[in-house]
Amino acid sequence: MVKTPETHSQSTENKILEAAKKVFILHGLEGTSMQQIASEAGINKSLLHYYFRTKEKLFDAVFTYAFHYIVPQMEGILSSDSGINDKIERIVTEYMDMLSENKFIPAFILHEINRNPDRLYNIMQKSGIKPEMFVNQFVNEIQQGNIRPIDPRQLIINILSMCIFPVAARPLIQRIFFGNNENAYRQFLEERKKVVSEFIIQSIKP
Amino acid sequence: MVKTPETHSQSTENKILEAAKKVFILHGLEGTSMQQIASEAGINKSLLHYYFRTKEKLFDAVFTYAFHYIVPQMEGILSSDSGINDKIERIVTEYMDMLSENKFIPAFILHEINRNPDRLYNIMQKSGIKPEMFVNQFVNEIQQGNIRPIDPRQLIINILSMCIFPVAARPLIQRIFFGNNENAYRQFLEERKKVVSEFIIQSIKP
DNA sequence: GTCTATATTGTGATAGAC
DNA sequence: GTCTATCACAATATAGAC
Repeated sequence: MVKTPETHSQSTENKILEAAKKVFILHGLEGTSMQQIASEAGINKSLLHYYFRTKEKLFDAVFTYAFHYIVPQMEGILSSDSGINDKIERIVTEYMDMLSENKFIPAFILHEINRNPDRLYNIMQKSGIKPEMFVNQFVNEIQQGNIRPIDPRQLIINILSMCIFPVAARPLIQRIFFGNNENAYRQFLEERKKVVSEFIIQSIKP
Repeated sequence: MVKTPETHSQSTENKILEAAKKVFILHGLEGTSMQQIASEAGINKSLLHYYFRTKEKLFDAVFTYAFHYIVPQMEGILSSDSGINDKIERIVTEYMDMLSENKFIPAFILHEINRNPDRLYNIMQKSGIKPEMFVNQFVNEIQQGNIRPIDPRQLIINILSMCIFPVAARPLIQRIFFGNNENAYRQFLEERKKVVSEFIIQSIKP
């Protein structure tokens, strides 16, 4: 994105990216101004255009970054040689931990993919996501009789749903069920890791 | 919102609201301009301010409307005297049908509650949502031994997650699993009503 | 590379004629 | 009630000095 010599400009480009992540993910593309990002980065507005020609291009960089958070890296775990129950538990635990640490990313991504699906098209071209990666692993488990027959896509979405939704809808759930108590909800999500694992495991028993 | 005589102005206020729903739910508060809404309604920009003083107030009306779509009306079903399995199936089916017909509302709400939780606070004050309504019904079922012991809040969120998420994340899932085929995804959601019901039922067996 | 200054367009909102 | 005209300001983006 920047020319080759770069005295200490790598640092500046990085400051911009970090600031842009922070602000874009909180307020979305349309809810964010270049001035906000510049202020957050402690630099001038014009510099943003110097490094990333347009607001749209800067946003693309942030979106790409955030996107990889909601497409989980299940493959390593699934292709290991543990039992299916252990695999489920590891996936759910690691995924929910990651989401909890980036709690604004789910709603951010969900909003932007509905607002502009074309951006999704472009980004998925580049990142070589192969749905078979996920699906085949579950097909194997079914063929070996480890889990009962089920559309693997439905199962995958069940898992993702129960991990992602409570983070994306946090402000609502936290208020309805926990009187807006931040810590109570954090603990609820902590317990939920076990709940979701058992829930999934129970539901796929042959 | 409008004075009492109103020649045929009721119709105008309604045209505005319908247009505002359409545009706000698609593009969000910040992604929508008053001009867009006026054009959609086929009227002048100033009229919007005449009926709803500010953009914020017009948005509040739309948000309130949309909000009632994602807080489901479980109570009638839960307090009926059917078996728990029938109740689950009815809730899931009716809720997913409603969401499918309003497929942009879930992501819209999820975005706006994260962007401005205070709005949620105000609206929930007015709409008398009592979490106990939902929770108590499940507590009853547990006490009668119809379902195994579980935190009712976790169970409720499991149900909501699996119904709402596949609608909110539709553009992403549709592209990954269905080559962006709209009809294929519609059918997938149709089958999913049965899948989710069975999934829940299986997981709560005592 | 980084800044200031500026161009240009679009925004929410109001005033006032009819 | 509905319109036109207009205000005050904020937005993205560029030009040009250093």
